[in-house]
Amino acid sequence: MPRPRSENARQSVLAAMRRALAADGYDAVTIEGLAAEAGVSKQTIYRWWPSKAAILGEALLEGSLPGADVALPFSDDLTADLRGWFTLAGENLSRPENVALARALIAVTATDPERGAALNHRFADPVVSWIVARVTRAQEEGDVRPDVDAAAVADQFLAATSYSALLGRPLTAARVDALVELVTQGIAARPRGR
Amino acid sequence: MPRPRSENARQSVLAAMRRALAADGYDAVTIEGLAAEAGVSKQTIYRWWPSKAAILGEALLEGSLPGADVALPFSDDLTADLRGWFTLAGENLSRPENVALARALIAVTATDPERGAALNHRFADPVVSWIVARVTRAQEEGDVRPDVDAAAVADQFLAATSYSALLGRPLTAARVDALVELVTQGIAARPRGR
Amino acid sequence: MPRPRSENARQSVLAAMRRALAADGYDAVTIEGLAAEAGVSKQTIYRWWPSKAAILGEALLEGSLPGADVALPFSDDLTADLRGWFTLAGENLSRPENVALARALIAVTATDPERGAALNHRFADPVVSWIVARVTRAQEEGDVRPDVDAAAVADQFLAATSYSALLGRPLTAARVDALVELVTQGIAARPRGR
Amino acid sequence: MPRPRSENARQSVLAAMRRALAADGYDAVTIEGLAAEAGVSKQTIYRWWPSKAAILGEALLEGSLPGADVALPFSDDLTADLRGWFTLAGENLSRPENVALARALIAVTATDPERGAALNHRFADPVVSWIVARVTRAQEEGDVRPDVDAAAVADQFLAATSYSALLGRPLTAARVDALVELVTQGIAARPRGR
DNA sequence: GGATAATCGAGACGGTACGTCGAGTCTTTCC
DNA sequence: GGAAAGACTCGACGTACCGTCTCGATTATCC
Repeated sequence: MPRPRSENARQSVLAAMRRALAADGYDAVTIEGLAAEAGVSKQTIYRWWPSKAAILGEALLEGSLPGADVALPFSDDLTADLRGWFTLAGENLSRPENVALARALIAVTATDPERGAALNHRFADPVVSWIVARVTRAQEEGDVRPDVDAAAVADQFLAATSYSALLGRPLTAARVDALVELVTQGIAARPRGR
Repeated sequence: MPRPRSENARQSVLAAMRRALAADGYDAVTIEGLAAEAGVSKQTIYRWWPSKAAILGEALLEGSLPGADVALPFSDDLTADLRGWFTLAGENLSRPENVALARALIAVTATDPERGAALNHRFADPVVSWIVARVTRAQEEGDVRPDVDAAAVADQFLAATSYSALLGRPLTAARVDALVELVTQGIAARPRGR
Repeated sequence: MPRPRSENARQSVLAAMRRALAADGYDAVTIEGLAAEAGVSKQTIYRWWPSKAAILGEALLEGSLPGADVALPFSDDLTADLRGWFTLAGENLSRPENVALARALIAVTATDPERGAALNHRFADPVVSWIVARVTRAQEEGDVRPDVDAAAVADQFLAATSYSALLGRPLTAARVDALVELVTQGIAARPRGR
Repeated sequence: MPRPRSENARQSVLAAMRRALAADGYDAVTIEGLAAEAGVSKQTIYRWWPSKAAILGEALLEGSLPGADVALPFSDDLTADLRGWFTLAGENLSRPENVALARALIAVTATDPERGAALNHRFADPVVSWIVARVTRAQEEGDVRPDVDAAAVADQFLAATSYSALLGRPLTAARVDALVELVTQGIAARPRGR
């Protein structure tokens, strides 16, 4: 019988967080500022979120983190598939607000590894799964050496993405190609029979 | 002719910063806490450093950042050389205080890319130079394909190091080997004549 | 509809001000000290008072400034009435905390005449009114020369009070009598017809 | 053979104090400001003066406090003599820098009665002596009642002067006349024989 | 269709840290 | 040894946010 939580307020806060992130960066975001910007009282924020990081997490989930929204199909070309995903990630990071989101995630993780790692997993895991699945299939098809650790491959792509976002270096086509080629060459099965 | 700057105070502040980083993380470091811990007045800190990040920078330079102190000689084995450096980086990151330093650097960069990038360069550049030089020699010797971008190779190692530090994942021998192998295979010249 | 101002905090601050004045003098009073002593946050003080002087003003009004609380009745004897008030003022100034209050008022006025004059008026005006009324009645009754400026008479008493408080000279009965006599003689109507 | 104290520096400091007083008031004067304005090092100030108040004292003595420089001759007319001095005091107080000096003296006294009283005496005593001497002569000549306390008379003039300076009320001719008349009437010998 | 109970905005509260200013002391070099 | 310069420690300044705590006003249900 009580009054239910206001979805309205919730969305306002998340939107305010996204705007503030893009404008000033995670560190400069204050709960007071968020409340004012969202037209919401501080109490309402504290009622529903335990910390600034939690709001960020929700804002991140509600939005789209660069590279996270993978629902890419598998083609028959491993190189093309990897390039496809990595290119997409690069495009996401070409939008400043997405860089801001990524940096916020990094900042939280650097500050509070516990919480940050959890958040990271939520975004990284689907990507890891997708890459691992794709690489594994390639292994089954004999295109990739069987001793290759698919997870390590996935990791490399995520590390490169994170590092680029952190340093603000755009993932240009050249850089995408370079890494994709390095990796695919590195894991390719040796030409049999020679 | 005025009284010269107190080297004593300077060292106290840097030491306090390092201790505080290891203890509570960059975010929790306060200028007031630093001053108290260092037995120095706030004014002295503000006189000589424009920001918390600047103190971190100096503390970092004065100390040793994991993986930064490369003065490794080249052997005849590219794989061994790369593994050598990467192993060293991993060992550095096995010490918690070094993880704290690395995370602080990441946090600063995520928060203030301008300043952070500058700091990053000071640590990354020597490593990049070393790796590029080594890979370039390998190219000259025909062990690495000439179209490989040596800088991209260096980048991958740094990205992996940074990402590991961020997530607190130790760079175990297995992980070191996996990446080194992936990269060396990826850049290796195709067996000629066939 | 927000939470209303805490009367509790307000009183604590004023009490702390009064205690601090008596203990160390106006100049030595600090907002921080007041806040600590009152068990109140600095912000609360800054929220409600624009300056230390404003707190003093309120503390003064809420308390009683020596000589300010005149509700003395008129008798038929002008001299007795003036002596009555002036004696009362002297008694008030015999209490150290009242001297401290008076000196604080003087210090504020010497430092910030604008604000100080306003405060002064709040305390002086009732006294001036009372004295002027009493002297005027005496003029109407023919006991005081009609050309006497009643306000100047009042002024003399206030000046004497203020100067005594400033120099810390107690207003003894002898000094009270001397001034009262000097004034009453000075304004007395000349014995008529003779 | 040590280097003697620089009279130059001393004068610069005193001049700076006088300028600062007139410009911003005693409270706003800082030792650092004084040093800068005087082109003198802080150490030089601290070497020669124990406190801001001491500098004020010296500046006051070196200059002229309103009403302090009495070397007035006695005429045969008590009223005229008193009016003469009081008028002079009023004229001194018509110059803003003198008001500033007087207020500074009051501020010091209100803040530090000990030191302030000492300073006050140095300025008030000659005046008191002069007035007492003049009134005493009038008593000897039978123009003033013998039971009148000459010191109390002097006190009244000083109190009025101080109070006027404090409140910033100019000592106009009218106010001067009113007080002089009140006092002279108050102390006048009753017309004898009648 | 009213009672009721958790919601909401507003913003006051005790705190901690900020970055600045001035106090008074100390140290160096120059004269 | 006096003096300018300015670094030093210390403590207060006034501000910004923190997270908690009333307030009165506002909705949904559920009786």
